[in-house]
Amino acid sequence: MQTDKLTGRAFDDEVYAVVAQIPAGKIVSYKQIARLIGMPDHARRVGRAMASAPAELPCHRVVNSAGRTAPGWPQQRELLEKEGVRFKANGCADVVRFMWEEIL
DNA sequence: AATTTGACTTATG
DNA sequence: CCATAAGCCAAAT
Repeated sequence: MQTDKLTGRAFDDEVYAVVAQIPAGKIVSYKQIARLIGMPDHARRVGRAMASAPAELPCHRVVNSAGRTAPGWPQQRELLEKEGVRFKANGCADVVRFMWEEIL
């Protein structure tokens, strides 16, 4: 293994793999994904990956640390609610109950 | 190549 | 809830 350089396409590819495995009715933060792929400090990179992610990905299950939906995409909330995710009055998902925790 | 920008996070007010 | 600040890193300009 020459390097762990998950840079460029490799990083995004890992991100897509993780997002594809998020169980329905659950949410996960960018930082959490970054952590799962071994790069906890690249939360931003994850977001950028999503911005360019294929529509097949359940990217609607990816929210920020506060359970907030992505900017410019308010419909994300509707999609999550349809999967059983409850939202708080402040417009944030109830991360206390729906944040994904299958981290090994 | 340097600067700006961004689907981030945490903390503070 | 929104604004600002500082930390963080890579892609876009």
